[in-house]
Amino acid sequence: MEVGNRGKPSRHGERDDRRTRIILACIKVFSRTNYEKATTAMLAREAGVAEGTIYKYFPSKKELFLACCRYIEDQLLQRYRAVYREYRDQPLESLKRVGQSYLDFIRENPTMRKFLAFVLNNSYDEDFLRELEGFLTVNRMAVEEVIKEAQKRGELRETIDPKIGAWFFVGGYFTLILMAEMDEEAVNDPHFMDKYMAPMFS
Amino acid sequence: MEVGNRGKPSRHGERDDRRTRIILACIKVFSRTNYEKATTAMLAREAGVAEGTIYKYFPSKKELFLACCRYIEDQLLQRYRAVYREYRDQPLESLKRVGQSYLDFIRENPTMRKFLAFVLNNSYDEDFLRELEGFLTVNRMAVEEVIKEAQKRGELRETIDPKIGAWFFVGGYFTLILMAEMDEEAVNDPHFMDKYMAPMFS
DNA sequence: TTATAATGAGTGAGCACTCACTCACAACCG
DNA sequence: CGGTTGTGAGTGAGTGCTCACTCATTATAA
Repeated sequence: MEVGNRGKPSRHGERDDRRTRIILACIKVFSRTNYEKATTAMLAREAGVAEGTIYKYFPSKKELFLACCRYIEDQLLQRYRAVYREYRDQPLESLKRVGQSYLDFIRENPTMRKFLAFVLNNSYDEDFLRELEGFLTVNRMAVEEVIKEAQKRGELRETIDPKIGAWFFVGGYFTLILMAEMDEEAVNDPHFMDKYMAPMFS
Repeated sequence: MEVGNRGKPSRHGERDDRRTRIILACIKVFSRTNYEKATTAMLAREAGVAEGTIYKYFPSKKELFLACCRYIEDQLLQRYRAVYREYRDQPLESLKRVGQSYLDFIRENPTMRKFLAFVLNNSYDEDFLRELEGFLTVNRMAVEEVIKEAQKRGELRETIDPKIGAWFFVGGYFTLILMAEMDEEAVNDPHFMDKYMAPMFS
């Protein structure tokens, strides 16, 4: 129940902190069950607030869920952007690193992984689907550009169609989640990412 | 509402027919919405029977859903087995054909595709997850054997790890669904499957 | 007529969301 | 400084509705 406001009242950002705390708690709940089965009562309990409070921060359960999606997407996009920036002049390497970075993320955050797997599925709600499409498109376009660049520099076979290669790469995110869920051993092999990328790059 | 029994009462198999008709109708419904949102009332209406009747054929909504899963899995496995048999002595070609066969299936049956996409997601129900795992494992093992065989015959690079290659291949089913949903044009290209397989095989 | 199948109104549990109320605290006042 | 008042985040019992499943009744087949 969290007796509030030990320390200085930081006044500003106070509200945002709490919002984020609610989001993090709800990601846990959504990854344990699923959107429909996660009741607002459960969400509130995990966040340590009353049901009413949730509605002070989010207009509806759906919007709360989308806020959770966006939180994770932001985390991922930040990582990706950092990688692309660092390896700007080694396109092929940057792809491998992005893949590795994604794998690290889902291995280190099983909760987020379960949540993601869930998002990938619940695409039969219009709003959830839009969210997913947006995220995948951003990723695909970036990868497509990198593939073209890699081919221009002769680092990658010309037989690979950039657009389809990008789909392949991004669709692979789902494969990685499946593997992490169903075949942990394989994923923990330190050379896993090399082997995984072999069809594409070797 | 379907005024029943025009034609002879085939007496035997009559019951199975009706069961299958219910399954087919329910696949439609489940693919339009999702498991939770598909109400028993909707399922009954689409099947042209009363709610009570459904419970004469299936003990619960969940079992009905699993029956839908199994129906589609059977359809796919039948196709695959036929392909593997036909191309037994051309392992690499058989993989391409299986991929093509899957693609054809989801292109010809958008309903089943949506249903499948949904199954891939709702893996947070223990029973649904088991069903999915079973199906993927059967597929993966088959593909892994074929990859090994193809490598033995020198049709496929040795740099590809058979187990991971199989994961890649089977996980790709999901990518194909995503593409069919989000980028129909690409999928309709007559040379699509060649391009799609290029990373792996070329 | 009897046995079997089909029906759909009814039931009770569970859910998202609301709203009248509380109370810690800040701001102002004499 | 103590006292008064205003504020709004927080609360949780209550509300109206939806849904999976049942079962008494009706239709059909043998």
